[in-house]
Amino acid sequence: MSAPGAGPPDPIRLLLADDQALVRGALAALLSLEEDLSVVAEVGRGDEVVPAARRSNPDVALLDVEMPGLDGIAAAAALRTALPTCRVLVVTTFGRPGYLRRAMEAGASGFVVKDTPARQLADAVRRVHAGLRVVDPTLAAETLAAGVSPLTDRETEVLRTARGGGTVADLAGALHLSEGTVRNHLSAAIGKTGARNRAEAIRIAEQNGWLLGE
Amino acid sequence: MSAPGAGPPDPIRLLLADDQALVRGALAALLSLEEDLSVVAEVGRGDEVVPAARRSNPDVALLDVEMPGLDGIAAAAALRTALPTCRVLVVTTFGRPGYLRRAMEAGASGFVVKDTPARQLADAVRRVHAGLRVVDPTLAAETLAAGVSPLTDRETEVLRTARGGGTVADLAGALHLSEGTVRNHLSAAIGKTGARNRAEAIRIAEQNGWLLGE
DNA sequence: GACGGCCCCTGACAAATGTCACGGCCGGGA
DNA sequence: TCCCGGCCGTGACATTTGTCAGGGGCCGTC
Repeated sequence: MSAPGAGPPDPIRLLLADDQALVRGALAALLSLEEDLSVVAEVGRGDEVVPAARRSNPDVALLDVEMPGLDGIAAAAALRTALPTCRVLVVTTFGRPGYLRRAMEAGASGFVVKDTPARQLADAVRRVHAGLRVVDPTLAAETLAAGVSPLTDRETEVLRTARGGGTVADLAGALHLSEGTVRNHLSAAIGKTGARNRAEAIRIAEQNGWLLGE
Repeated sequence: MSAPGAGPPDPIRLLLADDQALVRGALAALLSLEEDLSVVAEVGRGDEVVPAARRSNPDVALLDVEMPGLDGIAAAAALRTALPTCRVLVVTTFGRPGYLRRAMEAGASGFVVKDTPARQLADAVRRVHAGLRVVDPTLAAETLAAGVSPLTDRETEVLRTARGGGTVADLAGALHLSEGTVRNHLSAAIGKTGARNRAEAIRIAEQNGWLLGE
C-alpha cells in the first residue's frame, strides 16, 4: 500500500485488556499477524488500563467489558479523559443492548461481540483508528428497541445486590435500608421489567445490560 | 529436536471447538505460531465436533464447555467413542470443580481454564498428545474438596429448570409434575446446598458445576 | 411557592415459597 | 424375601415475598 522504498508506515499501537489470559494472548497473536498492527500492552484488569496506556501510549485500546477491578465501560471513560487521542474498541462476550449504549456514552468508537468472525477484528481496529465508528448493526437495532433503563438508581442498586441470592433481610442489611423499602424497590423493578419474580427481573435487567456498575 | 536432514516431523493435528468465533480464530492464530502444531478443523457447536473430527482426523481436540447444541463434556464423550485415538483437552472459561470431574469421567486428557497464560497452552497440547494428563493443580484440589454432587437426578433437573426464574407452577408445568413435588425437590436442593433460598441454591449448584446437561 | 420525581419509611394484606409429615410406587441390593 | 433409597404425590403450616396505600423529606424546575 505504501510507496515502494518509503519503508513501512508506523504500525497502529494496540492495548489489549481482557481478564482471561488465554484469550488475551490469543488475540495478541491474531492481531500480530497483521503487519500494520502492533500490540504494545496487555492487561488483565480494568484498573490497569489507564496506567498501562500512559506507559505505552497506544493508538487503539481493545477493552473487554467483564473485568475485575473496573469494568470495561468505566475503563473506557477513564481512558478517554486520560488519553483523549487513544480510541477505544469494546470487545465483549455479551451483546447486551445496554452495554452498547453505555459504551458509546463512555466515548467508545466501536463495539464488537466475540462471536464475530476473527477476520473482521483487524478491520474493525483499522476503522476505529481511522476515526470511524464500528457497531454491529443488529445490536444497534436491539439497543434502540430496548431503550434506556427504566430503573431508578436505587432500584438498580437493589436489583444488583439481589443477584447473589439473599433474602430481603440480607439486602436490607447490606444496603442499610428497611426491609419494607427493599421490598418496595424490588416490587417497582419487577413491575418495570414486566417480570413476575425477583429472579426473573434480575435476569431481564441483566440481559438488557441495566445492571452495570454505577 | 528432530534429526538434521530428516525434515520436520508430522505436526500435531488440532480441532478447535468454541462458540465464540473471535476466540476460536484467535486461538487458531496462537497455536499456528507453533511449528509442530497445525489447526485442521474449527467448529462453533458441540454437535459439530464429531462430524468435523471424522473428516479431519485430528490428534487432539480442544473443546470449550459452554457451547450450543451439545456441551463440551458431552462432545468429549462422543468424540472418545467415535475416534478413540483422538485425545481431548477441555478449555473453559469457568474453573468449576464439577466441570473438571465430569470432563475426566468423559475421557478428557486435560483441563485448562482460560485464564492460564497463553504460553502454556501449546505445552498443554503437546503433553496431552504425548499421552500425559494436564490438570490445574488448584482446581484439582477444589474438585476433591467439593466432592460429587449431593443432588439427586430429579433435584438437579428441577434446579436447572428453575434457572430461568419462573414460578413453581411454571416449573411444574414444564416438568409435568405436581406443584407439591416441585416444592419438595426444591426444598431438598436448598437443604443439601446449604442455601437459604431457591436463588442461592441455584447459584451454589452452578458454581460447583452440578447443573451440567443430562 | 407549587409541583413532580425520587427516596425512605410504615403497616397491612394476598400470594408464593419453603418445610414437614405422611403414604404409595418402584427397583436394586442385602 | 425384606429393606432402603429415590421418586411422586397430598395436605397443612410458617415464613417470605410481592403489592398496595399511605406518609414525610429532599431536591430540582416551572
